[in-house]
Amino acid sequence: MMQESGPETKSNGAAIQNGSSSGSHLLECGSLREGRANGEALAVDVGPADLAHAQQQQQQQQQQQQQQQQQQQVSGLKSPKRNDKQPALQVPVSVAMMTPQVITPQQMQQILQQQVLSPQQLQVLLQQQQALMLQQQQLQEFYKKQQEQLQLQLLQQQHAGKQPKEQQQVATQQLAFQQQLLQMQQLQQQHLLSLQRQGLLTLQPGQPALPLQPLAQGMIPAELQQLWKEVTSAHTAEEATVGNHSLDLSTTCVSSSAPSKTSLIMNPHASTNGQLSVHTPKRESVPQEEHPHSHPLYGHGVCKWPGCEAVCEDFPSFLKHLNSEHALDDRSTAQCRVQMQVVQQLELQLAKDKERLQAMMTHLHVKSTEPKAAPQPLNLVSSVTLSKSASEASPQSLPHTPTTPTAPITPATQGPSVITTTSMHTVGPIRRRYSDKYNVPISSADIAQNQEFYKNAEVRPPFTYASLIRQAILESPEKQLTLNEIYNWFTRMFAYFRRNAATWKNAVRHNLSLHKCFVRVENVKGAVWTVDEVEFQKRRPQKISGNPSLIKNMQSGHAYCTPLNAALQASMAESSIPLYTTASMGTPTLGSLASAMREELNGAVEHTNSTESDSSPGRSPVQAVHPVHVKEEPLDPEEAEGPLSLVTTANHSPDFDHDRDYEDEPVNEDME
DNA sequence: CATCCTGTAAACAGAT
DNA sequence: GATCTGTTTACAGGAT
Repeated sequence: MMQESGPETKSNGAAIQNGSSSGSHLLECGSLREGRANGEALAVDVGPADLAHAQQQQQQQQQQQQQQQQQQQVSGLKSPKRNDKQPALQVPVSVAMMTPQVITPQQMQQILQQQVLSPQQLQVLLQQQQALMLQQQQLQEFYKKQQEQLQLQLLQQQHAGKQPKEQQQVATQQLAFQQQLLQMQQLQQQHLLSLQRQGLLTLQPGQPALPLQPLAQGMIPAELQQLWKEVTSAHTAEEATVGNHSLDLSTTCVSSSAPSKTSLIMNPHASTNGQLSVHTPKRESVPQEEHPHSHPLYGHGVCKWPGCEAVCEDFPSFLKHLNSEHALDDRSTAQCRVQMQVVQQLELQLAKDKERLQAMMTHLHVKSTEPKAAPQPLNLVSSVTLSKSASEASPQSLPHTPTTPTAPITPATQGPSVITTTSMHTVGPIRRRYSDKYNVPISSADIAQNQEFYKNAEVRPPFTYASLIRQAILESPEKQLTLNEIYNWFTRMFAYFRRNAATWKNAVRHNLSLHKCFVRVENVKGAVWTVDEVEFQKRRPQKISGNPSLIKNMQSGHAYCTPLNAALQASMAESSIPLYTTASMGTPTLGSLASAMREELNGAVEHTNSTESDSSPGRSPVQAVHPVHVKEEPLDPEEAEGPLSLVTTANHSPDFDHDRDYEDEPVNEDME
């Protein structure tokens, strides 16, 4: 006895202790935290969210400006936790990620929004700046060449002792170019000065030449020109075709009736420049709805043009507003460019974050998951609606997600898994207390959602034993399992439980005995364990203590929302990355994020709400339907599921028929 | 600070 | 006797 547990206790003691003492359930958090330790790491989770949030970000630009100083701090942030409770930092954080690379977008917007420059001024400025930059560049190149030539010639002369005339010529040439260069620089300075004098630029003491310098740094002249061309050509084209519509690169005002939004939108860019085509789809993904009045720039009765937020009661008025206020002028054009930059930056960031995620996954030994995860989202998933949101949301929002299909994070972004969860929900959420310090909600949905991840990653699942046991039992066709079957479920579903068998098995047994909700039923061939839902629900009353308002909100919200995968939540919590609860983001990920909170709170809410209803042990579809909702904007319609009904049946797909499998499957205890 | 929840360890008993 | 199953106790840590 002692021997058996001895070694295990040690290793597992270490492992678990880490987990339990610091957050008991999420071992991976440790690594995540570390990974995040360096300020930049914040980006990891934010990437996708940000991308999706591109538009929102725009709306929040003003806030950003106010917080720009904060941003700088954030970018160097060491302990993300701090921000945990600063919702205001949402955007800043994300912005901060890009700040170091190119400040231009923000600053440009700042400039724009501060109205420091009038459209005309801005245009002039930009053009001048571009011209200057171009010339300067050319000059510099030329200068370089000349220098090289000169050196070559000097060498030749030294060896061949040739005519000094040539040398002189070259020298004079060089001089001339140097002078030109100087002139150019002076010109630039003059330009700056003149701008200052004109009041076009307000150079603050702290930030010398801020407006222009970053501009130059952030945008390569060529890029600038291209962008400019793009913008101009884009709307000239639009003008030609749709005379009354204002410039809008990423959207088409006509979209209301236009069936092929994508083609409409993408064409101009595709033809002009690759850059644009890249970001277009993203923007596009936002307005997924086919509603006649859906417009990427219009939502919630507000014009979403960056920095606008004008209220438009209806779509027509919005169109009016769009045409009048955001007509094809310099300002709009500039804003467009800015938006492009923003999107580009976000995309860049996303790419980086994806890489990072990949690395993290690899580090956590998840690599094996990738191949299989995506292909087979588990049967539980197989049920219903997935396809719709899956097909719509995921492809668009994250076209290139080769990375982490299985990772907890990815599932959220991937259509199928997300949906899966949803369907799982039906089974009856297991939600347990929000576990430990990470506030990780526990639900069967979560478990299901991250199935693939936990199956392959040796990460301790953030669920309590009770939740897991319950899940295992509920997933079984008969809603009952033998102890051994439960064991098998554990080892099967969680790589983590392929180790330290003695420990967790003991825990399982302990839990089975301890909790009233687990009822032992004598059977012909022995005994099986069942779940008494009533009892199970009973034990969550005291759960939620905090933020009553939140709970309230949740109650008024939608049900069946995809729960966020626990790991992600954990990491989010860890990194203090605020949950982007706004459904407007439109990405499944975010939706799940929001629902994470929901789930969490569900415990309490649900108890009050639906305890009575699900009194029938065994299953309670009702539970799945608790109207819980986090402070969240309109949920994606897709997120709301139809009747979760078939829940149970859906789960029994061959793939997931654990009970059967267990029997022939030896417990993986030997692995130790 | 008390209490509850959870996880872990371990002792023990009965059944196989 | 070894192992499995199940119960119970104790303790620690975290959350409420």
